[in-house]
This record gives sequence, C-alpha cells and structure tokens, in this order.
Amino acid sequence: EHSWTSLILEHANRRQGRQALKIYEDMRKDGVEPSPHTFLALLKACSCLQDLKRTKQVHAEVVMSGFESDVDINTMLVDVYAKCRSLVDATLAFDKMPHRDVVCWNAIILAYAQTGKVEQSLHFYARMQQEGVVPDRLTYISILKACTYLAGLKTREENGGLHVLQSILEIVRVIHANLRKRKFQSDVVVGNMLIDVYGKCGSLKDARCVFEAMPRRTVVSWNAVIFGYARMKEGEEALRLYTRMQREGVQPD
RNA sequence: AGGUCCUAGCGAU
Repeated sequence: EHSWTSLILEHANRRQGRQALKIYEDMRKDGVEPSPHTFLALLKACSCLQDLKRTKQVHAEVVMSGFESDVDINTMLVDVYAKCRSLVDATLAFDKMPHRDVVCWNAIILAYAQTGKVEQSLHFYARMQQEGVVPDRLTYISILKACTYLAGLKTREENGGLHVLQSILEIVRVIHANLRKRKFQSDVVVGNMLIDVYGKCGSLKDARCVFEAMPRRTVVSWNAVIFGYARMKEGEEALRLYTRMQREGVQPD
C-alpha cells in the first residue's frame, strides 16, 4: 500500500493527475486497501486537475473507506473543492468537520479569499476567534489574499472602484497592525503580499515603506513593487527599481 | 509518507 501511495503522490507532484487516478484504480483492482495517505495523494492529483466530478468521486471513496471524519483529509477536501471553484462543496465539507483546528479554518478562509470574497473571509476569521482558535501567519496571508484579489479587480475598473479600494485599504491597515503585533511582519511572503495589496489599493507610499523595511527580499518582492509603480504609470521609478534590483544581484524572471 | 501560502508571465479552462 505504501508503494502504491508513493507512486500516486509522485504523479500528482509531477502534475500528472490522470495517471495518478489510474494508478489508484489498479491498486483497487489488486485488492489493496487505501489509507488516509493514499487519499491525500489522490486529492493532490485532483487539485491539479481542478476537476469537480473526479474530486467528488474521490470524496465518495473516502466515505466508503471510513475516513469521512479524518481532519487532514477534510481540510484537503475544502481546499481542493475551492480549487475546483465549488465554494458550495468546500463549505459543506467544512461544516461537516466535527473538530476544527487552525489549518482547516485557514483553508476555508482561503477558499473564499481566492475569489475575492473579503466579507466572507473576514466572517470566518471572526468565527474562528470566537471559537478560541488563534490565527497564525497563514490566516493573515489568506485574508490578505482576499483583499489582494478584490483590489486587483477594482484597479482594473477605470473609475467605479475607488471607494471599494479605500475600504480594502482600511482593512489591510488593520491586518498589518495585527501582523506587527504578532511579529509576522518580517516574513517574506507576508511582506510581498503587503507590497502588492498596498500597490493595488493605490498606496505606493505604504507599499514602498514595507519594501524598504524588509530584512530579506526575493524576486517576488521586486516584481510586486515594480509592478506597483508601473500600474500607477510611474514608469521612471519602476525602471529605477529595476536597475537597482540588478545592481543588488537579483535576477529578473 | 507532509492537510492551508506570495508577484508577474505562460499554459489549461
């Protein structure tokens, strides 16, 4: 069983989802019983296929094998259903969970965040705290993702979105304050997201401030700040940053 | 044996 699972996982990691599912069929034909690890590997395959129908089939197999209340599997189901763009199924899986830890709260927050549903993300964020679960770095990242996605939509609208951008900006400032309090502000991914979202909200000043304060930067940090200026038609500053990036030995990608 | 994570682009849809 272990070797079957490794094989499935390997194909899933190489984004060969269909192969992975086929191997699972062979495994069952050989009369081998799947373990929770098998399903985690299968769900990873579903996640890259983004195929709702197949995900539901795997879900059915999970139930038949008696792993319906496995926390890890359910968390992954929430995530995969969201990647298949079925928030309904993601939410159903989430609601069925008897016990919820921070990881699964993060998964549902991210599920809504991925399509810019800021209000719902914040709603789950509030609920998790009511239930005594302490947010972690990924919780904040997930909420920032919701803000980023929505801000990205609104900046592309020529005029209409200005007041929305303003309210997103206010939310981001609150999250930013929390991140400072929790000492997550020096995290690279967090920093990258703040640069991006501040830029998309039109606040290059905040974006730049975060960028300059970062203890460590990656090419993503540079991209985010450069695209921020470019978006606001500040081509010259974007170019200056681009040359500075090269001077500091970071390769463009 | 690894349940949730960043920008842009490219594919897929």
